[in-house]
Amino acid sequence: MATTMSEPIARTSLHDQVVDRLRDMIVEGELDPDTRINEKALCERFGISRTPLREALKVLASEGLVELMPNRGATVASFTSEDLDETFPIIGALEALSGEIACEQITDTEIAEIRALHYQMVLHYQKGELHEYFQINQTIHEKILAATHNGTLTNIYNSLSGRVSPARFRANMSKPRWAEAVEEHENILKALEARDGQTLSRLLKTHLANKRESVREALFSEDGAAV
Amino acid sequence: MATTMSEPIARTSLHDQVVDRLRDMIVEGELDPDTRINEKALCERFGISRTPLREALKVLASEGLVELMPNRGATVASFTSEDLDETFPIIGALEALSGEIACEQITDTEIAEIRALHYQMVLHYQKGELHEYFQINQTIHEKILAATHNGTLTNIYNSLSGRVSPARFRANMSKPRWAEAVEEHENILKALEARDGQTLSRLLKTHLANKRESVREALFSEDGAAV
DNA sequence: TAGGCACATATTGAATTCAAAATAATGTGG
DNA sequence: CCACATTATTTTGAATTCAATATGTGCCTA
Repeated sequence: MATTMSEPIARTSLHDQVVDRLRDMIVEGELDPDTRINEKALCERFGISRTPLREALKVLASEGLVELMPNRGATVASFTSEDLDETFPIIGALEALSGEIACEQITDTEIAEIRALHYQMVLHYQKGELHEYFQINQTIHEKILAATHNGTLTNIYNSLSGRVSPARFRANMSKPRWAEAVEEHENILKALEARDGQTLSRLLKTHLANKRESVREALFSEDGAAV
Repeated sequence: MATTMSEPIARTSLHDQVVDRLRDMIVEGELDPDTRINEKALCERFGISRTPLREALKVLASEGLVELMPNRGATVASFTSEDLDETFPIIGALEALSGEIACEQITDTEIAEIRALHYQMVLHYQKGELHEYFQINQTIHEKILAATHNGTLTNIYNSLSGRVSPARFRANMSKPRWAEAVEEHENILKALEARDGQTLSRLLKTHLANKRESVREALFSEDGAAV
């Protein structure tokens, strides 16, 4: 079965490169949601014709990152409070599953890696370095995912969390929530070390539920506008 | 956020129609896995040019239904025993989640619908009508999913289960497994009526785990070949 | 006859072209 | 001056074209 997103296999085809590049641009916030994507401009920028660009847009639309309006072009999909409520439970369920599987499969070395990352992350927390914290945080979740050796799971997870990750979402986090998150991670590490799949699964699920509220606050609190 | 697969919205664009039509052909087993898809032939059959067909192929590749080899064309993705082990736990987790959410949201009417379907399905079981049984079985799972009112969940679920559903997979089921499945469904209905999300979630998960073995047997037992 | 080698054919990937639709600009009447 | 219709321009969707790559065929040689 073709797994399209994760493996770093030969990327000879222009089309694949464009998909990746466009996805990056969206995630990095270079393209604003709800404003029409100018095909011609993008083509010139990429130095390609419209054919591969349009193919890429259609793939990204099927991933949910792009919205296509017939005869009226494409836009970066906006992310609403409703989308938050639809996606996070799913992400939570997938993380819970990954925790369960990981506990059965993970090696001591892999755990050691995650442990090292964890304490590095705690350090960033103590220094108040939010960006670096997020960076390592994401890496830890990716490591757990990788320990499942389930490429399909990884792909689906990445695709879903990609909808949430545009740069504007890595904004900020309240002090008490941050402390709580670190504590949750403390417990996640313990469960992983004990290879207690049930507990890890439960922890990850509530971790995600809390994160959802944290993201909601960061996104939809003051201005109320869907970004 | 764009949800591409479920809503029955206006399908004006040729590209979307082709995606649906091709997906149907794959699921119905009209195209054999691992044999090259002839673009020209398909174009003539559909009465279209290669551009929209190739766009569709790329979308289906990102869904995992089609495999693209650079400069060597596309094939329907084959489904191996490993794919089975990768997909079913995910489908199980998604069904478990859908059960949980459904219990919180489902109306009495919706439960009544499912109950009616359930007993219709039991009847088909007693008559030994496998095909009709599968049909209603799938409808029941779809109804539970629909009760979540989570379009994203529905899309991901459909996309995943689409990889398993090609016609050849609806082959057969052993007598004892069939009896077991019906009993599981009996309990699923009970949990739903009691709106016991925890139990329903657990039941669905094991239901899927059992189904995985049933499918494996049907697929990879005698000839051993990956279809 | 089997194993390459050169050439012809077919298929793919991507650019270009063209018609249809939407958007912007212009002009006209109230 | 604004509302609306009409015309130009742009943008989209899809077919066509063209170069690059892969596949197939016949021929030659050992």
